[in-house]
Amino acid sequence: MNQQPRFRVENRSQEQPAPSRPEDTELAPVDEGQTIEVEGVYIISVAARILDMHPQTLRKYERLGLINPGRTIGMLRLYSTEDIKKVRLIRYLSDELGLNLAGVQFALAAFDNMSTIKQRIGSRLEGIPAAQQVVQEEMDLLFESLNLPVDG
Amino acid sequence: MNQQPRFRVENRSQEQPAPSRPEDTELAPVDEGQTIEVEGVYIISVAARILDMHPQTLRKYERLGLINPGRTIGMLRLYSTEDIKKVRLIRYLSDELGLNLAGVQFALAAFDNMSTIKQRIGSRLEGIPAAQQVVQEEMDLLFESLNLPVDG
DNA sequence: CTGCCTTGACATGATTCGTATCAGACTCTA
DNA sequence: TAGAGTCTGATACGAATCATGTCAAGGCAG
Repeated sequence: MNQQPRFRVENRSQEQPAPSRPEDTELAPVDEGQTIEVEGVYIISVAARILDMHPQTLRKYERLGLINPGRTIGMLRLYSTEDIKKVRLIRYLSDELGLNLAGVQFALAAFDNMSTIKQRIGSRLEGIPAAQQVVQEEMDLLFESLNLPVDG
Repeated sequence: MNQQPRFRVENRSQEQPAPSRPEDTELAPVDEGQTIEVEGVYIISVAARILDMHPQTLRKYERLGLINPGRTIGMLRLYSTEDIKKVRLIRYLSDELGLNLAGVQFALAAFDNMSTIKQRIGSRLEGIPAAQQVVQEEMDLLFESLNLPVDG
């Protein structure tokens, strides 16, 4: 089962959504000019089989901006394990909670914003560990309150 | 236009969703044993006309737990201006953002949880005004990021 | 070269939405 | 007290939307 092949992929290292500190990025360093080598990545047919979903569904999710898999030089979609997890979250919101895709979009954006704000608060409170602790606890509570599945 | 009549309504003062401090409630004080007098409240036909929506739609929203209007002793629904606002928010999420009602439910719950957490953090940081300020600012940012209509 | 991928368009069946009935009983105002 | 309006609960409707599936014509990868 060739499920972790190696591909020549697009270098999208400058596509980060504006992380204030560069040390946030934990991507492997560039090693070959325009391309980098990546592992643990699946083409759409394999990802669809793993998820037991139709490839068209994955393409539709991408068209709606719910996921953003990488691409090979030849434009083949490459799904990382993070992408797979995200699809599982989408499926949970859709199948279990009954949200439509607009709702999923809204929810994912809300999660993102919550994570961002949590980080921002944490860094702005760097000098006040006690306050950091409080915020950490309460924000974790907030995430729990959303009843997300065990494995995002 | 008799749109602000006076009714004998149920006394639901102990139905508050567990606000840790009683001074959070800004309801009028009880004045007549089992009932209280309330203003700015509309029966379903008036509320429906105000909102330009079908009464059955309002009943359906209530059945789904999206709104929870008060009741007269005789069980007539009474929509406060807060209820009206909430319906407008629901309509915005549904019509403008395209969420289905399950999504609306999820979003409303998320808002509630965010408000609760914000309050909890605020009260736990009472001794640290600087931290309170930071959290206040960032949580307000979080709410703004949800792109809610000007008048909730 | 063959198989899988791409984009784009279109079809499908199921579900959901808001609205609209109906019946019989109750409430509120005049 | 009479009459208009509301209550609950069920049922039904067309329109819209959903996720999914299928097709065609062309391009890449192995």
